Amino acid sequence: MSPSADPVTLHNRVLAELGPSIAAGAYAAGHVFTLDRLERDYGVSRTVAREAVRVLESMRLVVSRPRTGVRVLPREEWSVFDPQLIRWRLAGPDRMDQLRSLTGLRAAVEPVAAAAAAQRATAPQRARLTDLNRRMAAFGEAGDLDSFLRLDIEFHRMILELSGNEMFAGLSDVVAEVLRGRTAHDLMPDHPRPEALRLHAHVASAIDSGLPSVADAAMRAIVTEVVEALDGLDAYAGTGP
Amino acid sequence: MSPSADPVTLHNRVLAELGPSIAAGAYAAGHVFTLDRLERDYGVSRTVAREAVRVLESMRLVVSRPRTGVRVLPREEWSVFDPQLIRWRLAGPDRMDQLRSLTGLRAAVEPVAAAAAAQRATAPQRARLTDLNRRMAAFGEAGDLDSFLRLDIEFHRMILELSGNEMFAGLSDVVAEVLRGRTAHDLMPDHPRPEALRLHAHVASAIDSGLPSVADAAMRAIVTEVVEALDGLDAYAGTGP
DNA sequence: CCGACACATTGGTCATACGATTCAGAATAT
DNA sequence: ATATTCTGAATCGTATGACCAATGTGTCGG
Repeated sequence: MSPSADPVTLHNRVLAELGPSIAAGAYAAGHVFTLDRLERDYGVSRTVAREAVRVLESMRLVVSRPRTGVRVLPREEWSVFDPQLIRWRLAGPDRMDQLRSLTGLRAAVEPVAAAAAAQRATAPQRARLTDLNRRMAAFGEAGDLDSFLRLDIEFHRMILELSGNEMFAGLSDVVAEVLRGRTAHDLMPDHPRPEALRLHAHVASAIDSGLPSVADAAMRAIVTEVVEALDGLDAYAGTGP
Repeated sequence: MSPSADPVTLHNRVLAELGPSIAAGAYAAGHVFTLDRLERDYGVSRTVAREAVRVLESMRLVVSRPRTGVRVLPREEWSVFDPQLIRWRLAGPDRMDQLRSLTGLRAAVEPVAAAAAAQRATAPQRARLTDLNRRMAAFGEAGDLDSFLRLDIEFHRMILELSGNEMFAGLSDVVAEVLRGRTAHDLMPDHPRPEALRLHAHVASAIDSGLPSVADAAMRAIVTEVVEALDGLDAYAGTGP
């Protein structure tokens, strides 16, 4: 389905095991690996171990220094916008914190993006968005969560891209991970809430009509609802005192 | 000065040449390198060439496939939030587009972060921010642009961190790059504009007083001013028709 | 004209060796 | 006893050469 899936190479395999462990906090900041250790643990050659480490280093999960080894960096150093790292963390124990942070980001960006889209979208783009919304609603009402998710992702992606801001567009993978993460980890009801469907329709309609402030408000309502849903879960499975 | 500067290794050297070229668009999407070619061009071994490619691949600038080679990906695929990629692009010909996108992102995020900071900051944090602002203003009035820049970066970083949202905090390096980029590429006046200094003081004061909506508005004014400054430069060196 | 098969090209992986760096601890001088 | 210098081990950094696996290309036969 994905246009360019990562090839299943050995270093990707190592990365797929080592990355999530570190992201999950299995090794405290300051913990040190040696390459030799990684070679033996994963049964790979120095070449492969080094390439995996090199990628982890580029996301600032670790630093590699002679005589010291490969040291795990504190969380604050991590490149938290790396989609791969986000995926790893959403699969791990910080899932809820991660979702909360990401939702805060969405709340800041998506309304602005929707407003920009309402100003810039061309006629065929508006039509496509409207149609997308219509099909999305149909799947939502039918309770086909998988198809709904697929179109929901596409809906948000399209708006972020229509904003004309490359950085906003660059968040579409992040938003997709969040939406996917919510469904994959059973944080979604059986049917999307009707209120949410209506709000999505409002966004599509506002963009179609070229009303930036309405698009902003409707999108803001969507993400606000998500924030509240997360807080609700918190009260339910509270980690607090 | 930097707590953990990247070591000057051979693969970092290759990366520092190859990365900016690709980021600058010197190779069209679809252009193909071979590892052999890279080895000869940079006079390095396969090991080193591969590691550089692996990092470029992790930022989705290229994909590497057997029998094909290392193919440059279209811009839309790039991990535009990677601080290293941002630095490369700010040094290249897309500088203005890049600054515009990044400023749009700042405009969406920083006001929200300032509001959150006004709600959450502890007393000593508020004091430190106020002091930071005072010293910043002094350097600004004295026309010491380097010191001003350093504190300006720290000011914005502190607010993003005080927001309590990890993703916002993760943007502090990006914002730092933007601020540094503006100064390094002569997009700043000799003295910071007094209006800008006043607005920064308002932000600090609003956070100190625990007034989220005031902090939001003042920060919004700061970034709005930056947006307008950029548009002004556009009119000046217009690329349009 | 079309399809099947052999071949050449290219990245992926491995094993090994040596160099460069740096931290630790011993040896030495004060 | 303390400070300083030096020696050495540990570890990453880099290079080399070889082989494997996958895949596009071109040829040959129908």
